[in-house]
Amino acid sequence: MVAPPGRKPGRRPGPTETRPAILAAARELFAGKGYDGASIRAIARAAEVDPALIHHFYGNKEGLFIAAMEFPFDPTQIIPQVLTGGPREEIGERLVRIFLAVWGQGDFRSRALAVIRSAATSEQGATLLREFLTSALLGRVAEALEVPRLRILVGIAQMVGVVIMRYVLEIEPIASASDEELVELLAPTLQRYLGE
Amino acid sequence: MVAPPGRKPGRRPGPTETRPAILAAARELFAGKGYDGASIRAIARAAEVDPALIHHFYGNKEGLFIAAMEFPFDPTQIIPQVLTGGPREEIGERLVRIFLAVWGQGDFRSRALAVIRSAATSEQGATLLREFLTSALLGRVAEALEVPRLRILVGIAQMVGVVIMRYVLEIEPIASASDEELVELLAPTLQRYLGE
DNA sequence: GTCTATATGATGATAGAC
DNA sequence: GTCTATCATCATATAGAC
Repeated sequence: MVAPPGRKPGRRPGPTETRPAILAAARELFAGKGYDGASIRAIARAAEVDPALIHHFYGNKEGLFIAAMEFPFDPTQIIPQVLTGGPREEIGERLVRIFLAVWGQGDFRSRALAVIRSAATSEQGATLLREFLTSALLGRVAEALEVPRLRILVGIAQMVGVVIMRYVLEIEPIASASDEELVELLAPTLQRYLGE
Repeated sequence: MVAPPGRKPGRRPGPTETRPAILAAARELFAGKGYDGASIRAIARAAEVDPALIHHFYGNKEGLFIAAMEFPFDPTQIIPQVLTGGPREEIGERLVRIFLAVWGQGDFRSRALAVIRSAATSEQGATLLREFLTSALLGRVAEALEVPRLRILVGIAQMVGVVIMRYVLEIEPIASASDEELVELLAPTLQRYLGE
């Protein structure tokens, strides 16, 4: 910062780009360190913005988190696609393929990672993830597929485990395995859990 | 604290029980909130001990964490038990059974949960878990069983996922499923990954 | 061994000037 | 919209009295 009299207060010219900048920085830091680990000040620093602005826009830290976590697409649309997008004998493969494709999108991945990291250390984070998995996922799948909930959960556990090994711990060779390799290994497992 | 003159400094009578009390409280809080989330003060409060004592005994927070995490048994003994404790066609079942039995022990579970929770939000926590999984587990198994590392990792992912659903998120019905139910579902999966 | 007192710094949040 | 200043709270860690 070498601007002689310091940056002046007051609205800056041009279209407002500071909100998206804040959200992007928030997603990155929440994804990397979880809810507690990412401080408002650090987020403000990353977005090159004053910390007070974040309070001004989003009220408090939780408001910021919620705004930053908003899903980039509707999860109620992608689930039927898996369940009824083809023959039942291929549901395992279809599920693994779509799952990996969704996680391949950076905007989804950063949000989901933030939720997972937060779930590990804060009770409200755990509740958020638990309710998503049970209501949005387990509930819907159990309703559409006549399969015991325990089988579905074990299948979800397999995919959650893969995500953690791949994106949280970044263990090789699973971190840089191709989607195709993973489909080959995982599809039969999911098929066994969810096929009739 | 109503003791009229306040509790006096100086060594208390009787055998020293404050170290184990500190370690027990540390394990409980680390397991519940991870490394960052569990403060030395909170641990001291839970152990009914002065925070300065913890520094006196263990130097700093990391020293306390290491002391509290020390494994209650030798992991290099249990792995051969799984690998060579019976016929290869039953390795999946053997693995799931022993895995669930170990996690059933509270002293193991609290330590392992603390490591998992810490891995989600701190880089050194992630390194700790990563090195355990790769060196102590993946390495040994890959050496003894002629199976591609990716297959082993996908199997580890399945079990890690189950633990997270069961003990971190506590989702029903997997949280209160019997070991036997889980063996029935998981053993064939692990057998497929690790069987020859 | 046990405790008090304190150094030092980060955090979330608010009030108010420009 | 943007910023400074500040409050209250919490953290880890240390020095030293008893």
